[in-house]
Amino acid sequence: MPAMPPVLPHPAAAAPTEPADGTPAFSPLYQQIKGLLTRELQAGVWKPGEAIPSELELASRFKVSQGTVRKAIDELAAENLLVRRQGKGTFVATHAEQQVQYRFLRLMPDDGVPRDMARRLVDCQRLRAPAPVARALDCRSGDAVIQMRRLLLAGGRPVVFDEIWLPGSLFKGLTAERLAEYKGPMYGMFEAEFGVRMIRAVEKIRAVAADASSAPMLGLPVGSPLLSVERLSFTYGDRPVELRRGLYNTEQHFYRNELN
Amino acid sequence: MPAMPPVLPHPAAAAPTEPADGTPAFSPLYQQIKGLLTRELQAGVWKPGEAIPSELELASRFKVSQGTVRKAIDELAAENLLVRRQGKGTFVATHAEQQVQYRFLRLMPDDGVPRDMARRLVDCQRLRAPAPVARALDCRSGDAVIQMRRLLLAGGRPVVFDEIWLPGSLFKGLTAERLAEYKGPMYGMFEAEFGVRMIRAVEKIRAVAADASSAPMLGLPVGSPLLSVERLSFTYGDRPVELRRGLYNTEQHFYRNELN
DNA sequence: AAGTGGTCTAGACCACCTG
DNA sequence: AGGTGGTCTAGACCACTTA
Repeated sequence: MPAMPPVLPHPAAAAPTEPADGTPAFSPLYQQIKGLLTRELQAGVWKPGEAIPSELELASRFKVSQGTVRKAIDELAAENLLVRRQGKGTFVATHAEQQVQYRFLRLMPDDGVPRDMARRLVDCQRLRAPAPVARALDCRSGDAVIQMRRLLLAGGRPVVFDEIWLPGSLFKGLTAERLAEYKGPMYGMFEAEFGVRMIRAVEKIRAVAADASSAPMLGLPVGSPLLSVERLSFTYGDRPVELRRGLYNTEQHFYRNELN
Repeated sequence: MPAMPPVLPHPAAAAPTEPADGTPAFSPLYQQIKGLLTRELQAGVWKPGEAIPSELELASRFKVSQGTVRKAIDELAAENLLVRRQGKGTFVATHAEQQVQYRFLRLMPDDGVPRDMARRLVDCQRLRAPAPVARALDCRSGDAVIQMRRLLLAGGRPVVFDEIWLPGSLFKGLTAERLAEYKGPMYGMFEAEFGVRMIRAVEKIRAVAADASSAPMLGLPVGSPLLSVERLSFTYGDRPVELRRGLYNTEQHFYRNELN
Protein backbone atom coordinates (compact mmCIF):
# COMPACT_ATOMS: atom_id res chain seq x y z
CA MET A 1 0.00 0.00 0.00
CA PRO A 2 1.52 3.31 -1.07
CA ALA A 3 1.91 6.21 1.33
CA MET A 4 -1.25 8.23 1.83
CA PRO A 5 -1.33 10.99 -0.76
CA PRO A 6 -2.40 14.43 0.40
CA VAL A 7 -6.14 14.72 -0.08
CA LEU A 8 -6.42 18.48 -0.07
CA PRO A 9 -4.11 21.23 -1.20
CA HIS A 10 -2.15 22.65 1.69
CA PRO A 11 -4.38 25.23 3.44
CA ALA A 12 -1.85 28.04 3.16
CA ALA A 13 -1.58 27.38 -0.57
CA ALA A 14 -5.30 27.51 -1.21
CA ALA A 15 -5.24 30.70 -3.25
CA PRO A 16 -7.56 31.22 -6.19
CA THR A 17 -5.90 30.42 -9.50
CA GLU A 18 -6.76 33.74 -11.05
CA PRO A 19 -8.11 36.65 -9.01
CA ALA A 20 -10.53 39.09 -10.56
CA ASP A 21 -8.03 41.90 -11.07
CA GLY A 22 -5.96 39.95 -13.55
CA THR A 23 -2.68 40.00 -11.59
CA PRO A 24 -1.23 36.49 -11.42
CA ALA A 25 -0.86 36.37 -7.60
CA PHE A 26 -0.26 32.72 -7.09
CA SER A 27 2.11 32.30 -4.22
CA PRO A 28 3.82 29.00 -3.53
CA LEU A 29 4.05 27.90 0.08
CA TYR A 30 7.77 28.46 0.36
CA GLN A 31 7.32 32.05 -0.79
CA GLN A 32 4.81 32.59 1.97
CA ILE A 33 7.23 31.08 4.48
CA LYS A 34 9.92 33.34 3.09
CA GLY A 35 7.63 36.31 3.64
CA LEU A 36 6.95 35.29 7.22
CA LEU A 37 10.64 34.87 7.94
CA THR A 38 11.40 38.23 6.35
CA ARG A 39 8.82 39.94 8.52
CA GLU A 40 10.31 38.40 11.64
CA LEU A 41 13.76 39.51 10.57
CA GLN A 42 12.45 43.00 9.94
CA ALA A 43 10.75 43.06 13.33
CA GLY A 44 14.05 42.17 14.95
CA VAL A 45 12.86 38.88 16.45
CA TRP A 46 16.35 37.53 15.75
CA LYS A 47 19.26 39.96 16.00
CA PRO A 48 22.11 40.16 13.47
CA GLY A 49 24.62 37.42 14.15
CA GLU A 50 22.15 35.27 16.09
CA ALA A 51 20.95 31.85 15.00
CA ILE A 52 17.39 31.43 13.82
CA PRO A 53 15.45 28.28 14.78
CA SER A 54 16.47 25.07 13.06
CA GLU A 55 14.79 23.96 9.87
CA LEU A 56 12.89 21.19 11.63
CA GLU A 57 11.74 23.58 14.34
CA LEU A 58 10.48 26.06 11.75
CA ALA A 59 8.88 23.26 9.73
CA SER A 60 6.83 22.09 12.68
CA ARG A 61 6.01 25.67 13.67
CA PHE A 62 4.68 26.49 10.21
CA LYS A 63 3.18 23.02 9.70
CA VAL A 64 5.10 22.38 6.50
CA SER A 65 7.82 19.95 5.55
CA GLN A 66 11.49 20.62 6.10
CA GLY A 67 12.05 20.86 2.36
CA THR A 68 9.67 23.77 2.06
CA VAL A 69 11.34 25.69 4.89
CA ARG A 70 14.63 24.83 3.30
CA LYS A 71 13.72 26.39 -0.02
CA ALA A 72 12.60 29.57 1.71
CA ILE A 73 15.86 29.80 3.63
CA ASP A 74 17.82 29.03 0.47
CA GLU A 75 16.44 32.14 -1.18
CA LEU A 76 17.02 34.33 1.86
CA ALA A 77 20.59 33.07 2.00
CA ALA A 78 21.03 33.84 -1.70
CA GLU A 79 19.91 37.41 -0.94
CA ASN A 80 22.46 37.59 1.87
CA LEU A 81 19.85 38.04 4.56
CA LEU A 82 20.80 34.74 6.21
CA VAL A 83 23.99 32.74 6.38
CA ARG A 84 23.98 28.95 6.58
CA ARG A 85 26.68 27.11 8.48
CA GLN A 86 26.62 23.36 8.21
CA GLY A 87 26.42 21.62 11.53
CA LYS A 88 25.86 24.86 13.44
CA GLY A 89 22.70 26.49 12.19
CA THR A 90 21.40 29.39 10.14
CA PHE A 91 22.32 32.90 11.23
CA VAL A 92 21.12 36.41 10.60
CA ALA A 93 23.61 38.13 8.30
CA THR A 94 25.54 41.03 9.74
CA HIS A 95 27.87 43.72 8.43
CA ALA A 96 30.01 43.41 11.56
CA GLU A 97 32.24 40.40 12.33
CA GLN A 98 32.70 39.77 8.65
CA GLN A 99 35.76 38.59 6.83
CA VAL A 100 35.35 41.33 4.26
CA GLN A 101 35.54 44.61 6.08
CA TYR A 102 33.40 46.54 3.64
CA ARG A 103 30.80 44.37 2.01
CA PHE A 104 29.65 47.04 -0.43
CA LEU A 105 33.02 48.62 -1.26
CA ARG A 106 34.30 47.32 -4.58
CA LEU A 107 37.52 49.30 -4.60
CA MET A 108 40.70 47.26 -5.01
CA PRO A 109 44.34 48.28 -5.10
CA ASP A 110 46.05 47.71 -8.44
CA ASP A 111 47.98 44.74 -7.14
CA GLY A 112 44.70 43.03 -6.31
CA VAL A 113 45.47 42.36 -2.65
CA PRO A 114 42.72 43.94 -0.52
CA ARG A 115 44.13 45.84 2.43
CA ASP A 116 42.00 47.52 5.03
CA MET A 117 41.74 51.27 4.93
CA ALA A 118 41.87 53.91 7.61
CA ARG A 119 38.94 56.25 8.17
CA ARG A 120 39.05 59.94 8.91
CA LEU A 121 35.88 61.82 9.72
CA VAL A 122 35.78 65.27 8.18
CA ASP A 123 32.53 66.57 9.61
CA CYS A 124 29.07 65.48 10.67
CA GLN A 125 26.05 67.72 11.07
CA ARG A 126 22.27 67.72 11.16
CA LEU A 127 20.55 69.85 8.58
CA ARG A 128 17.44 70.06 6.44
CA ALA A 129 17.28 67.80 3.43
CA PRO A 130 17.93 69.50 0.10
CA ALA A 131 15.37 68.54 -2.51
CA PRO A 132 17.44 65.92 -4.40
CA VAL A 133 18.46 64.18 -1.19
CA ALA A 134 14.89 64.17 0.07
CA ARG A 135 13.75 62.69 -3.21
CA ALA A 136 16.25 59.86 -3.00
CA LEU A 137 15.57 59.10 0.65
CA ASP A 138 11.84 59.26 0.06
CA CYS A 139 11.22 61.93 2.71
CA ARG A 140 10.09 65.53 2.54
CA SER A 141 12.37 68.30 1.44
CA GLY A 142 13.39 70.14 4.61
CA ASP A 143 13.12 67.07 6.87
CA ALA A 144 15.98 66.58 9.29
CA VAL A 145 18.88 64.62 7.83
CA ILE A 146 22.39 63.89 8.92
CA GLN A 147 25.17 64.79 6.57
CA MET A 148 28.60 63.44 7.12
CA ARG A 149 31.80 63.54 5.18
CA ARG A 150 34.81 61.35 5.61
CA LEU A 151 37.93 60.05 3.97
CA LEU A 152 39.23 56.54 3.44
CA LEU A 153 43.01 56.28 3.31
CA ALA A 154 45.25 53.56 1.96
CA GLY A 155 48.82 53.66 3.16
CA GLY A 156 48.24 57.09 4.65
CA ARG A 157 47.06 58.62 1.39
CA PRO A 158 43.42 59.62 0.85
CA VAL A 159 41.68 57.53 -1.79
CA VAL A 160 37.97 57.97 -1.17
CA PHE A 161 36.04 61.09 -0.20
CA ASP A 162 32.53 60.17 0.90
CA GLU A 163 29.56 62.39 1.51
CA ILE A 164 26.82 60.50 3.30
CA TRP A 165 23.19 61.45 3.94
CA LEU A 166 21.01 59.65 6.47
CA PRO A 167 17.40 60.27 7.46
CA GLY A 168 17.44 61.98 10.87
CA SER A 169 14.39 60.09 12.06
CA LEU A 170 16.21 56.76 11.98
CA PHE A 171 19.57 57.92 13.33
CA LYS A 172 18.70 59.99 16.38
CA GLY A 173 21.75 60.61 18.53
CA LEU A 174 24.31 59.94 15.82
CA THR A 175 27.20 62.31 16.50
CA ALA A 176 30.77 62.75 15.37
CA GLU A 177 31.96 61.40 18.72
CA ARG A 178 30.01 58.16 18.46
CA LEU A 179 31.22 57.69 14.93
CA ALA A 180 34.81 58.25 15.94
CA GLU A 181 34.80 55.84 18.84
CA TYR A 182 33.20 52.95 16.98
CA LYS A 183 35.53 50.28 15.65
CA GLY A 184 34.63 48.21 12.62
CA PRO A 185 32.54 49.01 9.58
CA MET A 186 30.02 51.82 9.73
CA TYR A 187 27.21 49.57 8.55
CA GLY A 188 27.98 47.36 11.53
CA MET A 189 27.40 50.31 13.83
CA PHE A 190 24.19 51.22 12.04
CA GLU A 191 22.72 47.80 12.71
CA ALA A 192 24.05 47.46 16.26
CA GLU A 193 23.29 50.98 17.48
CA PHE A 194 20.32 52.03 15.38
CA GLY A 195 18.77 48.78 14.22
CA VAL A 196 19.09 49.84 10.59
CA ARG A 197 20.31 47.04 8.33
CA MET A 198 21.51 47.67 4.80
CA ILE A 199 20.22 44.87 2.59
CA ARG A 200 21.05 45.96 -0.92
CA ALA A 201 22.14 49.02 -2.83
CA VAL A 202 22.28 50.44 -6.32
CA GLU A 203 25.16 52.53 -7.57
CA LYS A 204 25.43 55.06 -10.37
CA ILE A 205 29.00 55.45 -11.52
CA ARG A 206 30.44 58.28 -13.57
CA ALA A 207 33.74 59.93 -14.32
CA VAL A 208 33.97 63.53 -13.11
CA ALA A 209 36.65 66.17 -12.68
CA ALA A 210 37.84 67.07 -9.19
CA ASP A 211 36.49 70.47 -8.20
CA ALA A 212 37.78 73.08 -5.77
CA SER A 213 36.19 71.41 -2.75
CA SER A 214 37.04 67.76 -3.45
CA ALA A 215 40.51 68.13 -4.96
CA PRO A 216 42.24 69.28 -1.75
CA MET A 217 40.57 66.52 0.24
CA LEU A 218 42.16 63.92 -1.99
CA GLY A 219 45.40 65.83 -2.43
CA LEU A 220 44.92 66.16 -6.18
CA PRO A 221 44.92 69.08 -8.59
CA VAL A 222 41.58 70.53 -9.61
CA GLY A 223 40.39 68.82 -12.79
CA SER A 224 41.83 65.39 -12.00
CA PRO A 225 39.54 62.61 -13.18
CA LEU A 226 37.67 60.96 -10.31
CA LEU A 227 35.24 58.09 -10.12
CA SER A 228 31.92 59.33 -8.78
CA VAL A 229 29.98 56.54 -7.09
CA GLU A 230 26.47 57.48 -6.02
CA ARG A 231 25.00 54.80 -3.83
CA LEU A 232 21.45 54.42 -2.59
CA SER A 233 21.11 51.74 0.08
CA PHE A 234 17.93 49.99 1.08
CA THR A 235 16.68 48.18 4.13
CA TYR A 236 13.79 45.72 4.41
CA GLY A 237 10.83 46.45 2.19
CA ASP A 238 13.02 48.37 -0.25
CA ARG A 239 13.02 51.43 1.97
CA PRO A 240 15.91 53.76 1.04
CA VAL A 241 17.89 54.67 4.16
CA GLU A 242 21.19 56.00 2.96
CA LEU A 243 22.40 58.18 0.12
CA ARG A 244 26.11 58.32 -0.39
CA ARG A 245 28.33 59.91 -2.94
CA GLY A 246 31.90 58.76 -3.06
CA LEU A 247 34.70 60.29 -5.08
CA TYR A 248 37.41 57.71 -5.73
CA ASN A 249 40.96 58.44 -6.77
CA THR A 250 41.58 55.60 -9.22
CA GLU A 251 45.25 56.23 -9.87
CA GLN A 252 46.28 53.21 -7.81
CA HIS A 253 42.91 51.56 -7.30
CA PHE A 254 40.07 50.31 -9.44
CA TYR A 255 36.41 49.49 -8.99
CA ARG A 256 35.95 45.78 -9.47
CA ASN A 257 32.76 44.33 -10.88
CA GLU A 258 31.72 40.86 -11.92
CA LEU A 259 29.23 40.18 -14.68
CA ASN A 260 27.36 36.99 -15.36
CA MET B 1 5.57 -1.90 5.34
CA PRO B 2 7.64 1.21 4.70
CA ALA B 3 9.19 1.93 1.35
CA MET B 4 12.45 0.10 0.74
CA PRO B 5 15.31 2.27 1.97
CA PRO B 6 18.42 2.47 -0.21
CA VAL B 7 20.82 -0.23 0.87
CA LEU B 8 24.00 1.22 -0.54
CA PRO B 9 25.22 4.73 -1.12
CA HIS B 10 24.66 5.82 -4.69
CA PRO B 11 27.56 4.46 -6.79
CA ALA B 12 28.45 7.84 -8.27
CA ALA B 13 28.63 9.31 -4.77
CA ALA B 14 30.98 6.69 -3.44
CA ALA B 15 33.95 9.02 -3.02
CA PRO B 16 36.35 8.61 -0.13
CA THR B 17 35.61 10.97 2.74
CA GLU B 18 39.14 12.33 2.90
CA PRO B 19 41.68 11.74 0.16
CA ALA B 20 45.36 11.49 1.03
CA ASP B 21 46.33 14.94 -0.18
CA GLY B 22 44.19 16.74 2.35
CA THR B 23 41.94 18.60 -0.09
CA PRO B 24 38.30 18.16 0.93
CA ALA B 25 37.10 16.80 -2.44
CA PHE B 26 33.72 15.43 -1.53
CA SER B 27 31.41 15.94 -4.45
CA PRO B 28 27.68 15.55 -4.08
CA LEU B 29 25.84 13.77 -6.85
CA TYR B 30 24.15 16.88 -8.20
CA GLN B 31 27.55 18.54 -8.57
CA GLN B 32 28.74 15.63 -10.64
CA ILE B 33 25.62 15.87 -12.79
CA LYS B 34 26.24 19.58 -13.14
CA GLY B 35 29.76 18.83 -14.30
CA LEU B 36 28.50 16.34 -16.88
CA LEU B 37 25.95 18.84 -18.19
CA THR B 38 28.58 21.57 -18.35
CA ARG B 39 30.87 19.36 -20.39
CA GLU B 40 28.10 18.58 -22.83
CA LEU B 41 27.33 22.29 -23.14
CA GLN B 42 30.98 23.04 -23.73
CA ALA B 43 31.20 20.29 -26.34
CA GLY B 44 28.28 21.88 -28.17
CA VAL B 45 25.98 18.87 -27.87
CA TRP B 46 23.11 21.34 -27.50
CA LYS B 47 23.37 24.64 -29.39
CA PRO B 48 22.54 28.05 -27.88
CA GLY B 49 18.79 28.58 -27.91
CA GLU B 50 18.02 24.86 -28.18
CA ALA B 51 16.21 22.84 -25.53
CA ILE B 52 18.12 20.31 -23.50
CA PRO B 53 16.45 16.98 -22.61
CA SER B 54 13.71 17.10 -20.00
CA GLU B 55 14.50 16.58 -16.33
CA LEU B 56 12.93 13.12 -16.32
CA GLU B 57 14.84 12.14 -19.43
CA LEU B 58 18.12 13.27 -17.86
CA ALA B 59 17.25 11.61 -14.58
CA SER B 60 16.76 8.24 -16.22
CA ARG B 61 19.82 8.74 -18.38
CA PHE B 62 22.03 9.47 -15.36
CA LYS B 63 20.21 6.96 -13.14
CA VAL B 64 19.36 9.53 -10.49
CA SER B 65 16.13 11.04 -9.27
CA GLN B 66 14.51 14.05 -10.88
CA GLY B 67 15.26 16.14 -7.81
CA THR B 68 18.97 15.64 -8.21
CA VAL B 69 18.93 16.65 -11.88
CA ARG B 70 16.76 19.55 -10.87
CA LYS B 71 19.28 20.88 -8.39
CA ALA B 72 22.07 20.64 -10.96
CA ILE B 73 20.00 22.56 -13.50
CA ASP B 74 19.02 25.10 -10.84
CA GLU B 75 22.65 26.03 -10.37
CA LEU B 76 23.37 26.20 -14.08
CA ALA B 77 20.35 28.44 -14.50
CA ALA B 78 21.57 30.66 -11.66
CA GLU B 79 24.86 31.02 -13.54
CA ASN B 80 22.96 31.98 -16.69
CA LEU B 81 24.15 28.97 -18.64
CA LEU B 82 20.63 27.61 -18.95
CA VAL B 83 17.20 29.22 -19.02
CA ARG B 84 14.14 27.47 -17.64
CA ARG B 85 10.73 28.04 -19.16
CA GLN B 86 7.85 26.47 -17.36
CA GLY B 87 5.77 24.19 -19.51
CA LYS B 88 8.25 24.36 -22.39
CA GLY B 89 11.59 23.05 -21.26
CA THR B 90 15.10 24.13 -20.35
CA PHE B 91 17.14 25.96 -22.95
CA VAL B 92 20.75 26.80 -23.58
CA ALA B 93 21.26 30.48 -22.85
CA THR B 94 22.16 32.72 -25.75
CA HIS B 95 23.30 36.29 -26.26
CA ALA B 96 21.19 36.58 -29.38
CA GLU B 97 17.37 36.75 -29.36
CA GLN B 98 17.45 38.33 -25.94
CA GLN B 99 15.22 40.97 -24.48
CA VAL B 100 18.23 42.93 -23.27
CA GLN B 101 20.30 43.80 -26.30
CA TYR B 102 23.60 43.95 -24.45
CA ARG B 103 23.69 41.60 -21.51
CA PHE B 104 27.01 42.84 -20.19
CA LEU B 105 26.60 46.58 -20.89
CA ARG B 106 25.64 48.39 -17.72
CA LEU B 107 25.42 51.85 -19.26
CA MET B 108 22.13 53.67 -18.76
CA PRO B 109 20.95 57.07 -19.95
CA ASP B 110 20.30 59.55 -17.15
CA ASP B 111 16.54 59.27 -17.52
CA GLY B 112 16.83 55.53 -16.81
CA VAL B 113 15.03 54.37 -19.94
CA PRO B 114 17.31 51.98 -21.81
CA ARG B 115 17.41 52.74 -25.52
CA ASP B 116 19.31 50.70 -28.02
CA MET B 117 22.47 52.17 -29.42
CA ALA B 118 23.90 52.35 -32.91
CA ARG B 119 27.28 50.79 -33.68
CA ARG B 120 29.99 52.18 -35.88
CA LEU B 121 33.07 50.12 -36.63
CA VAL B 122 36.25 52.19 -36.70
CA ASP B 123 38.74 49.56 -37.72
CA CYS B 124 39.56 45.88 -37.44
CA GLN B 125 42.93 44.27 -38.03
CA ARG B 126 45.01 41.22 -37.24
CA LEU B 127 48.25 41.81 -35.45
CA ARG B 128 50.66 40.32 -32.95
CA ALA B 129 49.61 40.45 -29.32
CA PRO B 130 51.37 43.07 -27.21
CA ALA B 131 52.63 41.67 -23.92
CA PRO B 132 49.82 42.97 -21.66
CA VAL B 133 47.13 41.70 -24.02
CA ALA B 134 48.80 38.31 -24.29
CA ARG B 135 49.02 38.09 -20.53
CA ALA B 136 45.30 38.78 -20.12
CA LEU B 137 44.26 36.39 -22.87
CA ASP B 138 46.59 33.72 -21.58
CA CYS B 139 48.45 33.31 -24.84
CA ARG B 140 52.01 34.06 -25.93
CA SER B 141 53.20 37.55 -26.63
CA GLY B 142 53.37 37.85 -30.41
CA ASP B 143 50.56 35.35 -31.08
CA ALA B 144 48.02 36.44 -33.66
CA VAL B 145 45.17 38.50 -32.24
CA ILE B 146 42.38 40.54 -33.72
CA GLN B 147 42.11 44.14 -32.64
CA MET B 148 38.99 46.05 -33.34
CA ARG B 149 37.74 49.46 -32.40
CA ARG B 150 34.24 50.75 -32.59
CA LEU B 151 31.84 53.36 -31.31
CA LEU B 152 28.42 53.08 -29.71
CA LEU B 153 26.16 56.02 -30.35
CA ALA B 154 23.04 57.21 -28.56
CA GLY B 155 20.86 59.64 -30.47
CA GLY B 156 23.58 60.04 -33.08
CA ARG B 157 26.22 61.10 -30.55
CA PRO B 158 29.16 58.84 -29.64
CA VAL B 159 29.06 57.62 -26.05
CA VAL B 160 31.32 54.59 -25.94
CA PHE B 161 34.66 54.00 -27.64
CA ASP B 162 35.63 50.34 -27.42
CA GLU B 163 38.92 48.68 -28.18
CA ILE B 164 38.50 44.92 -28.38
CA TRP B 165 41.13 42.18 -28.49
CA LEU B 166 40.32 38.61 -29.49
CA PRO B 167 42.59 35.58 -29.80
CA GLY B 168 43.18 34.96 -33.50
CA SER B 169 43.07 31.21 -33.08
CA LEU B 170 39.41 31.23 -32.08
CA PHE B 171 38.15 33.85 -34.51
CA LYS B 172 39.61 32.83 -37.86
CA GLY B 173 37.90 34.65 -40.69
CA LEU B 174 36.57 37.52 -38.63
CA THR B 175 36.71 40.59 -40.86
CA ALA B 176 35.33 44.11 -40.85
CA GLU B 177 32.81 43.09 -43.51
CA ARG B 178 31.37 40.22 -41.51
CA LEU B 179 31.14 42.44 -38.47
CA ALA B 180 29.37 45.16 -40.40
CA GLU B 181 26.79 42.90 -41.98
CA TYR B 182 25.79 41.11 -38.79
CA LYS B 183 22.67 42.36 -37.06
CA GLY B 184 22.20 42.00 -33.31
CA PRO B 185 24.69 41.90 -30.48
CA MET B 186 28.32 41.05 -31.20
CA TYR B 187 28.36 38.29 -28.60
CA GLY B 188 25.47 36.73 -30.48
CA MET B 189 27.62 36.62 -33.59
CA PHE B 190 30.53 35.17 -31.66
CA GLU B 191 28.48 32.22 -30.51
CA ALA B 192 26.66 31.68 -33.82
CA GLU B 193 29.60 32.11 -36.17
CA PHE B 194 32.57 31.05 -34.07
CA GLY B 195 31.11 28.88 -31.34
CA VAL B 196 32.60 31.09 -28.65
CA ARG B 197 30.22 31.76 -25.80
CA MET B 198 30.85 34.45 -23.21
CA ILE B 199 29.84 33.09 -19.84
CA ARG B 200 31.04 35.67 -17.37
CA ALA B 201 33.32 38.68 -17.19
CA VAL B 202 35.18 40.86 -14.72
CA GLU B 203 35.54 44.59 -15.14
CA LYS B 204 38.06 47.05 -13.76
CA ILE B 205 36.66 50.54 -13.72
CA ARG B 206 38.60 53.77 -13.41
CA ALA B 207 38.26 57.45 -14.17
CA VAL B 208 40.73 58.72 -16.76
CA ALA B 209 41.27 61.84 -18.84
CA ALA B 210 40.52 61.75 -22.56
CA ASP B 211 43.75 61.74 -24.53
CA ALA B 212 44.58 62.91 -28.04
CA SER B 213 43.43 59.67 -29.65
CA SER B 214 40.22 59.05 -27.73
CA ALA B 215 38.91 62.60 -27.34
CA PRO B 216 38.13 63.19 -31.03
CA MET B 217 36.40 59.83 -31.28
CA LEU B 218 33.94 60.88 -28.62
CA GLY B 219 33.78 64.51 -29.74
CA LEU B 220 35.17 65.79 -26.47
CA PRO B 221 38.07 68.05 -25.55
CA VAL B 222 41.30 66.42 -24.46
CA GLY B 223 41.33 66.03 -20.69
CA SER B 224 37.61 65.37 -20.31
CA PRO B 225 36.92 62.80 -17.60
CA LEU B 226 35.98 59.40 -19.03
CA LEU B 227 35.00 56.12 -17.47
CA SER B 228 37.53 53.46 -18.39
CA VAL B 229 35.99 49.99 -18.31
CA GLU B 230 38.42 47.15 -18.84
CA ARG B 231 36.59 43.89 -19.31
CA LEU B 232 37.99 40.40 -19.46
CA SER B 233 35.42 37.85 -20.63
CA PHE B 234 35.55 34.13 -20.05
CA THR B 235 34.09 31.08 -21.73
CA TYR B 236 33.69 27.57 -20.30
CA GLY B 237 36.41 26.45 -17.97
CA ASP B 238 37.29 30.03 -17.10
CA ARG B 239 39.22 30.47 -20.31
CA PRO B 240 39.70 34.17 -21.12
CA VAL B 241 38.61 34.87 -24.69
CA GLU B 242 38.11 38.61 -24.94
CA LEU B 243 39.83 41.68 -23.61
CA ARG B 244 38.01 44.92 -24.06
CA ARG B 245 38.65 48.44 -22.98
CA GLY B 246 35.76 50.85 -23.21
CA LEU B 247 35.88 54.58 -22.70
CA TYR B 248 32.47 55.90 -21.68
CA ASN B 249 31.33 59.49 -21.87
CA THR B 250 29.27 59.75 -18.69
CA GLU B 251 27.88 63.24 -19.20
CA GLN B 252 24.43 61.89 -20.01
CA HIS B 253 24.86 58.27 -19.02
CA PHE B 254 25.94 56.34 -15.98
CA TYR B 255 27.20 52.85 -15.20
CA ARG B 256 24.60 51.05 -13.13
CA ASN B 257 25.53 48.45 -10.59
CA GLU B 258 23.56 46.52 -7.99
CA LEU B 259 25.05 45.38 -4.71
CA ASN B 260 23.71 42.75 -2.38
C1' DA C 1 25.73 11.08 21.05
C1' DA C 2 22.89 14.58 19.67
C1' DG C 3 21.77 18.41 16.79
C1' DT C 4 22.30 21.04 12.61
C1' DG C 5 22.44 21.77 7.74
C1' DG C 6 23.21 19.04 3.11
C1' DT C 7 22.00 15.34 -0.12
C1' DC C 8 18.99 12.01 -2.28
C1' DT C 9 14.88 9.46 -3.23
C1' DA C 10 10.02 8.36 -4.80
C1' DG C 11 5.89 9.91 -5.57
C1' DA C 12 1.94 13.15 -5.87
C1' DC C 13 -0.03 17.11 -7.60
C1' DC C 14 -0.08 21.93 -9.71
C1' DA C 15 0.75 25.54 -13.33
C1' DC C 16 1.86 26.31 -17.91
C1' DC C 17 2.34 25.38 -22.86
C1' DT C 18 1.32 22.94 -27.20
C1' DG C 19 -1.03 20.02 -30.32
C1' DA D 1 -4.41 15.12 -23.50
C1' DG D 2 0.17 14.88 -22.75
C1' DG D 3 4.55 16.92 -21.77
C1' DT D 4 7.43 20.22 -19.20
C1' DG D 5 8.97 22.67 -15.32
C1' DG D 6 7.43 23.98 -10.31
C1' DT D 7 5.90 22.75 -5.64
C1' DC D 8 5.39 19.78 -1.67
C1' DT D 9 5.84 15.77 1.17
C1' DA D 10 8.00 12.04 4.14
C1' DG D 11 11.72 9.74 5.12
C1' DA D 12 16.56 8.11 4.97
C1' DC D 13 21.21 8.95 5.26
C1' DC D 14 25.59 11.89 5.11
C1' DA D 15 28.76 15.63 6.74
C1' DC D 16 29.93 18.80 10.14
C1' DT D 17 29.92 20.80 14.80
C1' DT D 18 29.65 20.70 19.76
C1' DA D 19 29.40 18.68 24.01
